[in-house]
Amino acid sequence: MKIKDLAYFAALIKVKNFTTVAEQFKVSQPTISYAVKRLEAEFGTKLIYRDQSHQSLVITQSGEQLYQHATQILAEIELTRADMLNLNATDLRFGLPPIIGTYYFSKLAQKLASNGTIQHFKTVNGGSKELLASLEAGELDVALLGSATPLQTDTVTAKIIERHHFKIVVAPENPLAQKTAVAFHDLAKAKFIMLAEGFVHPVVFKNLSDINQIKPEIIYRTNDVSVLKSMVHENVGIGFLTETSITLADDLVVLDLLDEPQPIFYISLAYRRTHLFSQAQQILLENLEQAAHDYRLEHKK
Amino acid sequence: MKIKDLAYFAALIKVKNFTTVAEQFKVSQPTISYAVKRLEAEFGTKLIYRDQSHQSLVITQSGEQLYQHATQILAEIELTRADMLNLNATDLRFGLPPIIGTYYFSKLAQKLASNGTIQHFKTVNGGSKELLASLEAGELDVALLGSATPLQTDTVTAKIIERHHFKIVVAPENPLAQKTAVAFHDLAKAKFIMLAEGFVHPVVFKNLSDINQIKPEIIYRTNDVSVLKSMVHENVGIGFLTETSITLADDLVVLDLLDEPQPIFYISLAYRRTHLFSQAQQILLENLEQAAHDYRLEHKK
DNA sequence: GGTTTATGATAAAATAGATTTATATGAATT
DNA sequence: AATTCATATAAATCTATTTTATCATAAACC
Repeated sequence: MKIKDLAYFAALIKVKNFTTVAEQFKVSQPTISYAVKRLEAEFGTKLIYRDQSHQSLVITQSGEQLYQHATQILAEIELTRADMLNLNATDLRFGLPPIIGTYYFSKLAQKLASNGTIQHFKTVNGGSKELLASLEAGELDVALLGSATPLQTDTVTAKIIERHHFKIVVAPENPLAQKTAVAFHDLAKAKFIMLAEGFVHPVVFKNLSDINQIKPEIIYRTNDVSVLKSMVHENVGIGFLTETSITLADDLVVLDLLDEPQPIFYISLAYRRTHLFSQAQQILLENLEQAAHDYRLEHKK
Repeated sequence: MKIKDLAYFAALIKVKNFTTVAEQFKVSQPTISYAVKRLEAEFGTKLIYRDQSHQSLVITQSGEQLYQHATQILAEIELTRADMLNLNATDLRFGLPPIIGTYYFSKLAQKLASNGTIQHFKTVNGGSKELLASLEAGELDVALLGSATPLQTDTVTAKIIERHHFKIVVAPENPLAQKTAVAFHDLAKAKFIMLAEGFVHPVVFKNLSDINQIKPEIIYRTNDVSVLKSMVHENVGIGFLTETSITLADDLVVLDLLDEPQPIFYISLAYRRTHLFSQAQQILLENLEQAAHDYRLEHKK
């Protein structure tokens, strides 16, 4: 069986017209007829027939089923070609969600700049879901993703490179600023400024709320960490952020969470299970991991 | 590109010997040489070479990558063949975990027996994980699976057909038997007989424990619901079961859980996303769903 | 109502592709 | 040095795919 026959067939199911498909593939019309015949012989069933009045094509159950699988196979072939080309790549197509980019990768980038590898990281920004889809489609080589639990899907796997704690941030004049740590259940009456849906933060926040059987009020949601911080700074409410997204310059008071087990913000390096990296890319990845390692050491102090 | 070339190649990577592969496929040895050449031309890279001393085959990075994808594609082709054959099937290969079989499906089976369709349900017993893998491999058409959250994976999807509540069961002489309902956090001191790992019950139990921040003692774990029941009946401990797995004949007292939101035991009909059913199978599924529907009505009273 | 047009099927010929047979090559083994 | 093992290559053969040319059928047009 030839891949090409599956491609002809899939196109035929889509456009339901032999002549058009033949033109698309720049072959003659009988080529398509014969391709269908071959597939029908191969699987021992009719795949399509023309209805009595000759007006349109009818796809049999078997035809539908073959179409499903043909689509999968053709996608895999495309992935193969993309991956094979990529094995000579000197750049790494690198997915990065905004917060991780701003508050974590930027720090590694300094180290990567010093050894001149940074220009080979071709960064693509996007939300986690979007980046996961790009990984699966072979449009990205790796992505740094944030999650509340370790990431695993059928096709994508991930290596955890950072575990960050969540913190409560408050304005210096907020009464809580006197403390250095709080238990989440003591925040039942607090008013929160929260990151928007799509971030891991509201998911973890919801989880903490459920476990503690409280429902703290969320008075505002934003997509932008700096908006959140400035609102917290104005003491409009208090914030729930990961340690790395807070810097000294923010002039905010940071409180630890006393809850055990502490919720963890995992930063993972995600990639497609079947994807291999070129030599150059492997070196880039080692550099990245080394930078992450150095960063971790510096922050242990 | 022919599928056969990919099959030759995958086999070659496995056995690393041209002659052996040729024998496996009952073709001559040069056929394998040429197949590799064709693939190398197609992808524009070397895939394998013999090392200097001619002793063994070395697989290039590209060869490894192609092997990964070839494996996927060949698996999909096998699935296709299996699915195509199955479209004329009059039987439904039906996965059933033991508890759902014993305490739920058996009741539907009575209805299915009355209209004579039951003999077309070819039941396969096994744990949820095992059944999920069989679904993905095309060895099963559908499976009834129990879960604490709705089921979704990349390749398998599921339709919820029942939502059952969890109950606490106690011996008639147990003090709790005076009540009709309990809140889980009041069971902090209780001793539980629990179903073993692999069942959904211990997962839900753990979850309830976490939310209520208590840690009730589990004094015994068993794989067998009837062992659990008889131990509860002997008042060795109390039990945590779904409503359907308890019958009047058990002579146990059943308490509702007061917790909100109530944990739910979902029973779902799971199947591979790309799998189509034969006419006969569709009718069997309708029968099954009708039986489930009737059962639900009878139990609403 | 006959003619034209659109859409596919089929036959036969042409072309392309895969496999085999026979033989060569090169290293390891005896 | 001769033999064996493992693979490559050339040429011939066989097989499969595609094309050209033509036919069939229903619909659209005049």
